[in-house]
Amino acid sequence: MNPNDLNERKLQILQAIIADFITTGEPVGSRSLSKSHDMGISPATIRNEMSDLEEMGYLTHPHTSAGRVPSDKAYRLYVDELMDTSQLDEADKQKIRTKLLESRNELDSTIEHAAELLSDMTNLTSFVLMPRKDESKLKYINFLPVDSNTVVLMIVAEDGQVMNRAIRLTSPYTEENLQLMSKVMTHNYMGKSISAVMAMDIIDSFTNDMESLSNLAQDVVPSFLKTLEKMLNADLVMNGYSNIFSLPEFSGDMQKTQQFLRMLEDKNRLTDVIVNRDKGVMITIGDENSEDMKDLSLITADYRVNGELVGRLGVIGPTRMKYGKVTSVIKYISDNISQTFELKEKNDVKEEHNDDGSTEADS
Amino acid sequence: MNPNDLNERKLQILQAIIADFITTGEPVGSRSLSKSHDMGISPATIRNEMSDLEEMGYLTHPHTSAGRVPSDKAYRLYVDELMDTSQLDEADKQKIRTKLLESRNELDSTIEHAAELLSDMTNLTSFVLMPRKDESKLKYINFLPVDSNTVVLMIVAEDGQVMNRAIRLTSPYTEENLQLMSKVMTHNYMGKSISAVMAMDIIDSFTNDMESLSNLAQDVVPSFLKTLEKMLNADLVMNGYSNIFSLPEFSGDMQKTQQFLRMLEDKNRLTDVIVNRDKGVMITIGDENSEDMKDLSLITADYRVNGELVGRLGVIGPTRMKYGKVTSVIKYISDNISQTFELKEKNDVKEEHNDDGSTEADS
DNA sequence: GTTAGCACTCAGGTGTTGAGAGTGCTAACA
DNA sequence: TGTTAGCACTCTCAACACCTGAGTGCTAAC
Repeated sequence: MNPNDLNERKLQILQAIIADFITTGEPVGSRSLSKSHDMGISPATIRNEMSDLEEMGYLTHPHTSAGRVPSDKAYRLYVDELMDTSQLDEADKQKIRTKLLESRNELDSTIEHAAELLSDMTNLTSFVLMPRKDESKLKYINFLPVDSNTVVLMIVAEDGQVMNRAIRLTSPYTEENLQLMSKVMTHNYMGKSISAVMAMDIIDSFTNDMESLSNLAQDVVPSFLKTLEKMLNADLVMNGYSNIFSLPEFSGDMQKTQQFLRMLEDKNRLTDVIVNRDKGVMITIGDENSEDMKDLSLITADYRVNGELVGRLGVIGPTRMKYGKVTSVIKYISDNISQTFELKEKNDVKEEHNDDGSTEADS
Repeated sequence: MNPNDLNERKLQILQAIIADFITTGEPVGSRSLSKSHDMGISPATIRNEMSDLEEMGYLTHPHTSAGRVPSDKAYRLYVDELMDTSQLDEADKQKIRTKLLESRNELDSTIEHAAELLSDMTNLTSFVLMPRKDESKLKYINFLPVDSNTVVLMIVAEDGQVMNRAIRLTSPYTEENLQLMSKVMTHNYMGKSISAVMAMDIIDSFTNDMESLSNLAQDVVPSFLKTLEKMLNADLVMNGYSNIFSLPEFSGDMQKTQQFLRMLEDKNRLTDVIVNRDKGVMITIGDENSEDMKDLSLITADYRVNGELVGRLGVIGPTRMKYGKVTSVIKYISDNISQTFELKEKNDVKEEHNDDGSTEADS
């Protein structure tokens, strides 16, 4: 368990096995190991050490006459103690910076580009999450006329999140009612958090107090609540799921491929898993994950905007992945996003602006 | 070529072969055919007919000693002349109606539900497209303050389409400038079509005429253009891509599966294909499609809102699919969407409302 | 025109075999 | 006592042969 159980040589051998296995995907034998990594000991000695390592749980054996394969425990040790996370060369860094700068003024496209970079550079499936926050407060609510029986509901939160939705009405509306509704709802919910508003008994408040609006409210409130709910739900974007076909562990095994893709298709489940991970860079390997991901690894990191935690991005792939490279890519990308959107602030704010929300109060 | 070339018996045999092959996926032999469909002729006779049909291009032979498989031409004939598109029983219809009614007031979720229904009931990959229209005209443009260096751009079109995007500014803004910008842009572009606005030289107009706004314009106009572009681009939603794993033609063939999924992952390409199809129910089979879909079939149909063409939905799968059933499902769903959003109008409009856009003119 | 009979074809499953890569054990060596 | 060479053994994998079943095409008889 404790890496101190392992003497220098065992560690060296383990590292060599992991490195070889990660690049080739083939079980590593004693002879080929002694050839590729010249460490001045014979295959027989390596075999003895391997046997010990297996007993300690760091290696496994697909079958008697196969080479050794690192266990999840070995990957854990590797990730914690052995791996090199500074594998990004200047060209890679340049590539990341360039692509992210392309869309520096728009958070949304920056995020999309980040996902693309991530799957391209790791050759794995990447995802990006824009978590919505319960605590984010409403700023204004607005209903816009579209045609005789359709309106658009628009909700803006203080943190800049905007959500809109077309609503079909069952009874006709008047322009005045619509404006009144916008005003009343903005007045009632401005400054309140999304979750707080969702907990209120909204329909009732209209039927009781505002006779004239109750018809409109019947149509509009359910959609309003659904829209709030959608604002709370994190939005998951995925990229490069067909990358798995280039991995030998999948390309031979239809069963596994199918399982992987079905897992990805259940977005709610996956979102849940990602949302509930620890902050910062987090790596979970094989059986550290839940049952349905037990031979996959997950690496995630957070990105910030204005120093505030806003989202999470990461990759998912087989336990055999280039942890060092992948981790450095993820780190570099997330830091870069965070920095881009932080630097600006420091440089740019020369003048404080008035932000009392008055723009919308008269609409 | 002409189905008149085929006598009654040939047609009957061809139909039987197609039916068998669609359900089993196995090449159909003369003996098994004569057993399953009792048509009072011996296998030998069937063989002769099959041989004729093959010569005419309706059947093919995977190899000498295999049964016959329908060609794309046969499917074409089947779809045009033989298939039964009234295969939906009341339970299925009920299921569709119920699910679509769940979200009757919101177009967006209705569409999502439609996609789910479609892939569930056909066991294929479904997609739904919300085409944006070049001709849709802008209604208002609004910039909303978020924090000291972020604003949200919101564009509303006359047809109810709303698009928003967070923009990071490189230089600070004032509340007044923001409001002015909203007013100016709304004034300039209101009533113009998206494509017309995109063709205009927007930045120039600011640097020349509006000195005070030129800084803000520098930051904001590129994002404005990108957002317009996004409004033009159709938004493709897909569902059930892992359904292909249950199909024998894929589950044995990794190559094919990979090709299929890679094709689906290229959304731009796929969107293009779908956008450019004919109106109404359209079925394209095998080599009637482009090279990369030459052993797939595509069925699409349009749905309307207020009698106006707004979107398209469909499925994609192997040429061996239950054309009758699938077509009826697609038809029923698209009709149902269209009807839901048409019926309402007829029932509900008792009062004409004022729609001069004045709500936003003073914001 | 239809059918029975028969020779022929071919994919796919099964069994066998040999090569190759690897292990574990033992005995010798430093 | 740790290291190594040697060797028997194991297991996968690819190649090969073989068989079976399903199917065809052809021919001759009905």
